[in-house]
Parts: sequence; structure tokens; C-alpha cells
Amino acid sequence: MPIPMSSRQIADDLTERIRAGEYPPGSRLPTLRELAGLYSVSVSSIQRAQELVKDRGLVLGSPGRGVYVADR
Amino acid sequence: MPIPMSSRQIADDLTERIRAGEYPPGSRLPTLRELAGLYSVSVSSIQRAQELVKDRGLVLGSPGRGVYVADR
DNA sequence: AGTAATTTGTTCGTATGTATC
DNA sequence: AGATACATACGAACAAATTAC
Repeated sequence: MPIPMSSRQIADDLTERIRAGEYPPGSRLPTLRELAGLYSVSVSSIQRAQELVKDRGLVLGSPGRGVYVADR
Repeated sequence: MPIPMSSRQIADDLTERIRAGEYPPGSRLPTLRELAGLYSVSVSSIQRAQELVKDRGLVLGSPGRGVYVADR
């Protein structure tokens, strides 16, 4: 079992991908489950990572819809 | 059972107390367990709150020692 | 109209590791 | 060696909003 990325590292990775335009403003991120698969971590870890990215003001979560990249 | 504060609210509260000088730069915060008692939440929730405060650059954790308020 | 499925929000507890005292 | 304290991952449980049928 490879060492998993920490939720902080995942938050930094998501932050960088958003800044790089991979996830443009207004677009929806993959679901928690999809991201968990992409990063090979649990859904809980993705959620903790996204809490940081939300706190950084880069994304907004919406229950039932998804997590969207903020404008600006 | 009263509704517990969310970890985000606790993070905001800690941020405000630091900003107000209640926890001066260089000082040590109460331990996770002490804060859990003060806020009537689990240690896990305090840890999640502190992840945000750490990400905001206001405190630095040091395993075995405690969590300290950053300078500046 | 209503129910089920999907998705995020949040808390809690457990386990393990590392660092300090 | 042992106790204390933070770091991190994981999973369970439930809530709430949305969507699909």
C-alpha cells in the first residue's frame, strides 16, 4: 500500500488545479466519491481536503448538487 | 442536548480570540482535550477546527508539545 | 404527489504514528 | 519506559438539499 496523500496535500493539489484552470469558475468538481477514487483515499479525507479549499474561498459546496468553483 | 458548535464556528471563534489577544503570539492554546471540554464537542471536532486555523496561518502545531499562536 | 437515489454537511469514535517530556 | 499531545486516515451515523422517476 502506497502512502496516501494527506488531506492538506490534496487541498493544495485541488487549489493548484483550480488556479491552473483545470476546473474553471462555475464548473463542478468531481463528486466526493470520484475524487476519493482519483486520489486513492477515503471520502472522509476528500471532505477534509475540501473543507480547506472551501475555507480558502475557492469552492462552494451545495448539498444534493455538488461542489462548484467560485468566481474570481 | 444543546446543538454543538460546528468546527467551522469553533475555528472562527478561535480566530477571533487570537485576533483579540486572548491568546497572544507565542502562547500555547489549551490542549485538544481541554478545548473539547470548553466547547462541549469531541476531540475530533476540535482537531478539524484547528486544521482550519492552522491553514489560516494563525497557529502551528507541535506534536508532543502543543499548539502555539504564530507570530505576526 | 411522493418516494428513492444521489450528494454534500457534520459529528463522533477508532486506530496508528510521531514527537515531546 | 511511560505518559502526554498532536497528525492523520478511516469508517459509521445521521441530516439536509437536490434530482430522477
